Amino acid sequence: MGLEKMLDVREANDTPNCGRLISDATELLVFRSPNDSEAFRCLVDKISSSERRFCAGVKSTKRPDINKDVPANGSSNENEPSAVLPNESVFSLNRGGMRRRCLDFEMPGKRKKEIADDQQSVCDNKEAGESSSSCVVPGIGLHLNSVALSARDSNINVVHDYSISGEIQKSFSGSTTPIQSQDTVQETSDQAENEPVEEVPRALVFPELNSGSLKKKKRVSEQAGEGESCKRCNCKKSKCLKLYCECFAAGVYCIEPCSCIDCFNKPIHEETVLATRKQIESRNPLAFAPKVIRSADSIMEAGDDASKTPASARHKRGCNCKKSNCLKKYCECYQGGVGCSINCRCEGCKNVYGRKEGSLLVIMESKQEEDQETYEKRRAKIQHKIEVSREVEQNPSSDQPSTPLPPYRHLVVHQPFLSKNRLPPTQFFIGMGSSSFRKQDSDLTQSHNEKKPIDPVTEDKTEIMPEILLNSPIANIKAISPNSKRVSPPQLGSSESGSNLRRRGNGRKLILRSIPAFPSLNPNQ
DNA sequence: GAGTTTGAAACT
DNA sequence: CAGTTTCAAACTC
Repeated sequence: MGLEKMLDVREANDTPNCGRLISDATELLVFRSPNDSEAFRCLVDKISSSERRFCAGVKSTKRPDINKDVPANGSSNENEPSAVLPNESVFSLNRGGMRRRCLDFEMPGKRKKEIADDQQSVCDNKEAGESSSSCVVPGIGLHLNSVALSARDSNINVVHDYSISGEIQKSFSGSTTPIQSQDTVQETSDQAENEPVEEVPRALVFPELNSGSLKKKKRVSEQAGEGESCKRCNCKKSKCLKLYCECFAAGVYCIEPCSCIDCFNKPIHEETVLATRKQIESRNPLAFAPKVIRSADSIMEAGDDASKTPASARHKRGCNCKKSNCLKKYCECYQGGVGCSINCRCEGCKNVYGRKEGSLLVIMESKQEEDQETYEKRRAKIQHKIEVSREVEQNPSSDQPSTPLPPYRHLVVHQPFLSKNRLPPTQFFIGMGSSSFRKQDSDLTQSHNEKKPIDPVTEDKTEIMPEILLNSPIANIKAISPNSKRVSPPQLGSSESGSNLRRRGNGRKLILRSIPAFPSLNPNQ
């Protein structure tokens, strides 16, 4: 079933709330998108335009304003979390349309139990030596474990729709993640056209989560790393609805082995969970993004200083350790197995994975060795880009890159960190983030010593910002400094964004501006 | 297993 | 935005 069809169905089913619904769907995609940001980006674009087409004149309803602390404190009866949702009916209604097709959190109690058992089983299996990706899928977005599981449920076809788009398929082309061939996608698409959505294979829902790929599955599990694939929290006061809760923060529901008290992070409290997530994400859109960004390109995130010492990973925000010397798992960098960076505000850093010394990141030799290869590849790649850029520069008549690419091809080109212990972050924000553009500006204008509000998550992914994302509602999320306690979301709101937008159409500058990140690569420069 | 330490998250 | 409080994991004994 194609997107248009999907929207038609949605309209038919939810006409009275059509505008809101689709708008909500868009937001869902924004805030709850799983790994494949490309597909979601494309869909959002389509939905945005479809929204105008289908729902002209339909009054858009403001999203429910979730009371802060409502889930945690709003109800005296903690067993009735639904009562604390101020606008539950709307919320529920909105989600209903989406949920049916995408994220089927709501399910019969029996099914919930099955899922819980499933999770348990998966975790147990993992503990017994079997690997699985189903238990915990770190990353931004909704409770991916639920998604994966829900995908087995009948009603998910929205995501399937994403994957039938040729455009989306193209967008995958830059990914190192094995994906379905176009033929496969098309075939499945046709199949979906003729068969009930119940038949939608899970593989289509999230290729990354495709259980059919044992290899992948295993790798994902390995990526998850020790103790990461099966979160088990012990929350007592947060009701597992705050980022304190590891399960919640990881985007998974709590399961039986958790020792939490008054846990709301369960499928039965889906709406509370979602509301809370939204609230948190409204404050910090990247709150649920992986904290550790593994990418050779993260080399760029810390600016010129860091570029001198390539690293394969960075903590998104950097740590703030005072006493642990970044030598204990209190330190998020250490815990993530990555070195501290210029973004860290730690004191007395002795991180064995690479410590921060002033503005210079010192990488362990072993780490360096590992990164060297990647670095060399990057170097070659960048040099090639430089050459291409020069050609473009010398040929003003051509505003387009010499090698035309699909609209989003550049957006998710580096996923080498997939091979590490994380699934890719939802890169939806990458598109909206435009931090690369900002950075490219700031690279030229900001002091090297100054910590720059760069979001490593988005850092290396975007070379060309899709226009649609700049114009899309999701591009309006406010920026928060990464150097503050809160994570840096995309910074479109910055004063530079305007100029970035203007420059955006000119690919030349963008490409050229990415060059300084590797100042020492080319002796001729 | 209880108590302490730690730093992120949340709050003011 | 900085300071403070809350929280739960990590750690120690």
